[in-house]
Amino acid sequence: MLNERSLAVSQECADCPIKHRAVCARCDGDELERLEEIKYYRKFEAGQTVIWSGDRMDFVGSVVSGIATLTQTMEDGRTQMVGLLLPSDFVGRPGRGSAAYDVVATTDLVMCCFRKAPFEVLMNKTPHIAQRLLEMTLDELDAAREWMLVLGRKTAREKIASLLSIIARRNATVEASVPEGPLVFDLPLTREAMADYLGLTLETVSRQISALKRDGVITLEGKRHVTIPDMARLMDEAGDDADGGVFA
Amino acid sequence: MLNERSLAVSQECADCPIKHRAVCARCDGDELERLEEIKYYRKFEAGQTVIWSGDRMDFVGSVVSGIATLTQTMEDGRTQMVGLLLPSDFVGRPGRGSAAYDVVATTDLVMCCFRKAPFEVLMNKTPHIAQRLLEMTLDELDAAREWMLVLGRKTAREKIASLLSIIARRNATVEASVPEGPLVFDLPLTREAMADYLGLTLETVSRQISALKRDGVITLEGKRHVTIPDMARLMDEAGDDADGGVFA
DNA sequence: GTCCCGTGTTGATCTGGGTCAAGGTCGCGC
DNA sequence: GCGCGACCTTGACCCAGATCAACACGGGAC
Repeated sequence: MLNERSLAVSQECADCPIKHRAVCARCDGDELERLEEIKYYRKFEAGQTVIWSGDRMDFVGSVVSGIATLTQTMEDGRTQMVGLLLPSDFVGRPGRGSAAYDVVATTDLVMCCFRKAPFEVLMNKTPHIAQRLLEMTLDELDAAREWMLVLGRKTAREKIASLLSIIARRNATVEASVPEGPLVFDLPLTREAMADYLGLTLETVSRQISALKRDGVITLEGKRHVTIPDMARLMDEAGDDADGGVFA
Repeated sequence: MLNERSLAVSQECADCPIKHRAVCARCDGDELERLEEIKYYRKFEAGQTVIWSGDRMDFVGSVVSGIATLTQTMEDGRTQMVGLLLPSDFVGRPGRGSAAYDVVATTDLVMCCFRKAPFEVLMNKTPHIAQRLLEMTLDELDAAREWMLVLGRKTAREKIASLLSIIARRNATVEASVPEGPLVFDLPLTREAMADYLGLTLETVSRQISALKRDGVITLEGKRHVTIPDMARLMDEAGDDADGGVFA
């Protein structure tokens, strides 16, 4: 998740990202057909839990539209988000029996799923599927480690800027199609969810967003609609160098 | 790294963990021989840098003996350790050209390496290598996400307890071979390195270790030799439930 | 309409861990 | 032996962010 590398969903198979991302590029028609046979869609409403940590997980799949979060919770209720699933991101643990995190839809969500057992059979017979999954998993590992730096060493303001910068890169439409122009997007998360991602409290998130607004780093319409007039400025606030670490 | 799953190095191929971990179990003699051909060893002294972030990385491999760290550094010098490489852990990014992190030996270190290009050729021809690497990468992803919870939501004391608990699980010898008995090991990291792993300062690390000692959770001989009289107590201090999250 | 309730903002105060500073211990080179 | 540098500990003080609390906004049910 959260990588340029896993961004593109090509027009011709936008309805089924996994087909494109894991397979298309290197699969022949026969393999695609077999994938097609075990494919199905699942829909969730905003707030619905896709799967609980520890539950048997008998599918893998990827997000077609909407947003989901991966979270871990301690017994006393402290929670940490460990991943954000945006369209085209993959969920699933080939070779594992059960989910390791809670997966929750934060908006209405459509996923393209494959039943796990036949998917694994197919994977074992089709080397480029395993290779593609390895690439995707390495991307996620990079993103997770990048996030460890955010959690361990950045200030609250830098954390917020880092999160906005990641969401902007994945979600934004460029205003008036001007490259380098202002980026505009809607925040897909509540202040509380942002706090859980960043290891902060929701009050601190709110205060820091207000501060970034006051300082002209971002503009807000309502509580969710964000404009970033100067992406380089935002990335500077995030403490990234201008090419943005793993996202370069 | 840091997973039970990647623990075992069998006696018969202790000289070459990758052979065992990535391949042995499912490879035939022919495949093993081809791996053997592209295998070589590298030695590093304590403090030496194995590779700098961004450098071309033309090998993959695994740690035979000694300890190395993966770290990320911001331009202003703040650093975050994102991984700890213990014997049998794998390093390398099949499909990637350059290192994403600084890799530094913190003790004398021996690695068993494979040249990347021929390794990838072999991987493409040998499905179970790619599958094994996928499993290992998923383990690392789990460990990285577990660590996000530590960094984002745990207190300094819990962080220290979490780190001790992980090192104990990987490194400890059981005192007098009594199962459930006290665990004994040497800390392979300076206080500063621990701080970098935990997102703390070295002073806080020192204070919290003193506090755990004062409270009888650990015993220290000198500055590095640790005894854990009651592992369950330590894990309780770490905020893990008794079976220890992803390490269960 | 109005009564909720989920969401977000802002203020006042507290505190865990950072920062700065002073020593202590040990091992190594000479 | 002595001096030096790497590593560690402890104390005093400070501040970023947590906590507690009050209130504002807006949309849906009725």
